[in-house]
Amino acid sequence: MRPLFHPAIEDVPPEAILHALSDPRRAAIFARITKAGCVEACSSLSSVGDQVIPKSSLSSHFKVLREAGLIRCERHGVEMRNHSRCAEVEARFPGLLSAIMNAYAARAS
Amino acid sequence: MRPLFHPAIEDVPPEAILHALSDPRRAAIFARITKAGCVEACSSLSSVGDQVIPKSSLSSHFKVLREAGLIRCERHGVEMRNHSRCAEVEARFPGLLSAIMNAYAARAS
DNA sequence: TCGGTAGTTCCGAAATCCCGAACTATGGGA
DNA sequence: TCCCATAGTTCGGGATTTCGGAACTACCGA
Repeated sequence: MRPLFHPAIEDVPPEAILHALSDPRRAAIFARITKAGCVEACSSLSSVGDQVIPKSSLSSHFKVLREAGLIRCERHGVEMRNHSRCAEVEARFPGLLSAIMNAYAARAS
Repeated sequence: MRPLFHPAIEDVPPEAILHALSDPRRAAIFARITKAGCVEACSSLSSVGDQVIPKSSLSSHFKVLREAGLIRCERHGVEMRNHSRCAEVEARFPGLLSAIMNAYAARAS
């Protein structure tokens, strides 16, 4: 399989990031990847909270996050490893990601 | 005309704010209202940048911003005054709005 | 080579967005 | 009071986006 497309962080417009994280399930997926540093396999997070996500939907969520410059995906054998690009995003848009993730965390409580 | 519906800021979920501001035109409208403190009339910002926005679209953009708790709209005579609720949003989701507006400002440069 | 697991693509249904046209609301004359 | 002009909302339909099941591809181990 060809290497997946990842935009340079300078090419990512702010609206792409906001759009990607304006879906609570995508935001939850991103939070798990960021917290874990690296999540192996989509299937390991095939459910968010108590909600099951069909794998075709999951695949498109990963694509949105990837194209928004939020994660980097590499195939390792049969499974995928997803890394958060939060350091790059932080460098380009300081404070953005932490504010968004804090906002979601605030609602949860 | 009945007073418009404005949600309590505690009832606004973070995804509503992110969704509202994930459209660059809405973000630009919100930026102008926030900067000006109070913008009179939708028609005074019927164009964003060099882009003309039809008034039906403008009306729905205002509705989205209003229902996301970002602005407060009051009719004064025949025209509308729009106030930013950024202080309330800041109290609930600290740093969120400034990070988002900075992100858009960073792209513009 | 075969079988199983991991993800992607395809495609039709559902939801959402967009904007012109018609409508409603308000205030200012005459 | 009636009529007009201005400001904004609602309606309707076409275009775009999202969703998810089914079929497909990629990779590994046996």
